[in-house]
Amino acid sequence: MKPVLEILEQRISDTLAKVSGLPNCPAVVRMATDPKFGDYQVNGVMAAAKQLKTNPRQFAEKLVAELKLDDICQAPEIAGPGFINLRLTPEFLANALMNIHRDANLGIEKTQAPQTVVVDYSGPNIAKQMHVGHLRSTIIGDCICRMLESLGHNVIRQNHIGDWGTQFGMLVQYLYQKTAAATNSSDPAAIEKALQNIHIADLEDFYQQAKKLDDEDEAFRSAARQRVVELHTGQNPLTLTLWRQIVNESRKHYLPIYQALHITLKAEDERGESFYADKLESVVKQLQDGSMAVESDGAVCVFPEGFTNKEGAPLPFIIQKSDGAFLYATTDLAAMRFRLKDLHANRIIYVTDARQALHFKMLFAVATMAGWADDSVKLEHVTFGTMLGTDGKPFKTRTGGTVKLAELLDEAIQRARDVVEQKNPELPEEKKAQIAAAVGIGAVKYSDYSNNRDSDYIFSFDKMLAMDGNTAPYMQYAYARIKSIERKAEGKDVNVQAELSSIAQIALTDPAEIDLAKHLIRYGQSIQNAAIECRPNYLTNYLYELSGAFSRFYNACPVLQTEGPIRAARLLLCDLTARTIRHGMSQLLGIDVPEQM
RNA sequence: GUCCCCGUAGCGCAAUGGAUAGCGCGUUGGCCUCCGAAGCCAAAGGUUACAGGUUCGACUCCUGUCGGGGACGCCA
Repeated sequence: MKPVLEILEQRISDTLAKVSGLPNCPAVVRMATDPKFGDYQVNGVMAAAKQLKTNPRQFAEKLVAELKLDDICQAPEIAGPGFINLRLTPEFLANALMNIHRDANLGIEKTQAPQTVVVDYSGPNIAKQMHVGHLRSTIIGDCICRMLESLGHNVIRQNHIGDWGTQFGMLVQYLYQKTAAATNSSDPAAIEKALQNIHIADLEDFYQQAKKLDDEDEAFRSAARQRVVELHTGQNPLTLTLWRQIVNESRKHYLPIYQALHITLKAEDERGESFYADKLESVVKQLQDGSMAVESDGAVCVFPEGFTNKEGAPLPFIIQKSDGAFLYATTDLAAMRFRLKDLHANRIIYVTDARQALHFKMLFAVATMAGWADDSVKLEHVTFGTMLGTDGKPFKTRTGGTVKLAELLDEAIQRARDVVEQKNPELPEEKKAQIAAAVGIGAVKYSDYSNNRDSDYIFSFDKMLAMDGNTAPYMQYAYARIKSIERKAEGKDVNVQAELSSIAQIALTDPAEIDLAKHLIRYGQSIQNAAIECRPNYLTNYLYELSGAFSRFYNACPVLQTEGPIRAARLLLCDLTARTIRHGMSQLLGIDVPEQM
């Protein structure tokens, strides 16, 4: 179903072009800013009148005389300096509602031009536990994927995990020493067996200790360096086994967290740094052959136009260090080339924090210089603000003391559990546990989604888990109340499904019914808006407004105390609201909506 | 020094160039013999940091200033 806004924009723009004779003059139809201005407003008249040097109100009258909208709207009204206010007819609204009612897809319009969109998000570091700093990329990226898919795009998820680099030489060597010492043997089979007992928490500890040894112990450092070489050449199977074990162990840590958060990333979406390790040389060579990369202070650099450093000199994008090693810039270029040439991406979305903005700007510039990306592909860096502590300072990354994601989620669930216990002590234990998980994790995700992603994010349990206002529990509560009505209906011998499927036409009379209906028919539009800008908070705003409209309806319009067509219409509104909330929360945000809470 | 983000009610935050800038918390006052009060209704609270500019119209776009954060040659 095409969004009403789009239909109006199209039709009015056509008429506007005809009446004005102006080639490029959009109608600019928007949601009305105030209910008293109707449902939609046309803002383009003033601009057109300006170009024609005519009085906007008079021009609006001319336009209105030519408009044919009576199948959608009541007679248009001209207001203010030259706005045209549009009000949907009850018939149109009722029909639109019936169409959505019959549509399993809730009226979400699939795109006419599906794209292949690569979304790069989450990217945890191997051998480290996920901490709060990973949360935003992971959940924002996931929502973007889900929204784009719901609109019919082909989304390719890429989890660019940090599974490669010199620190793995260190880690492998340390792990080797540790297991060799534990087994009192350097026999590969024995070491491999000892590895079974190594867990992510140990690995993290190992990392600290390995780093210390690397700083202090000459012999260790050279052994670690040898491991790096072996990783690259693959000549020592034991080194690769140790490395693989580290990655596997890490995966065992983060996949359950994805599962708890309802993140759609799968193991097969992993395309980490190691995947590109053997492609880095050719990236550098290609850029050198094209005379784009040049030697500078011993390093290989690209100097894209328009970037300068503190001294005003050209800013290098370093792709190979003076010691011959490659950097993350090189890996990102290799990934970019792979995504464009092998995955055939039309659009690539990188979901990382805003501090990397310059890096991505330069990356995009270099990819364009190299001729990999042209105007037909869209490269986007979807940024988000920094995770801050309540003291307003960023979380530390390399040391301990950061909040582990797993622990955060546990606490969120526990806090939600306390509320459930207080509100609904009579529920069975199993239900309480389900609800606590849905509410606790939902609250954490939702509080992030509902913020403008550009803002810095102050981490606070109390704020994340507050359950008033624009929060996940508000939507979950609205949903649970609808489900409760449905259960009550069965107790009163009302067959909800039969009644719903027998409805051929509905009439809406109460203002709260009409308002709710108007929200319901805007769902697809709201997803589009959120997806274009990659802004989940647009979607949460919509869901919050929808739930608000439902709560007012719920207060004003009893369902089961009525009967006949009025009850049927209200049941339909309830059912559609429930389906929309469930779809938005569960399908697009990955937040569970329990039947009871 | 250059560049990026932020600055909106006491606090936390919204607002696709449109009309009288919204919501939550907090404060004050209403609403459960009525489908779930994790709810609804109402009141109070604003020079959208500041100064210019573009525009018929600016929280939104442009320039500058101030304040906060961040990035800027071999980390990721």
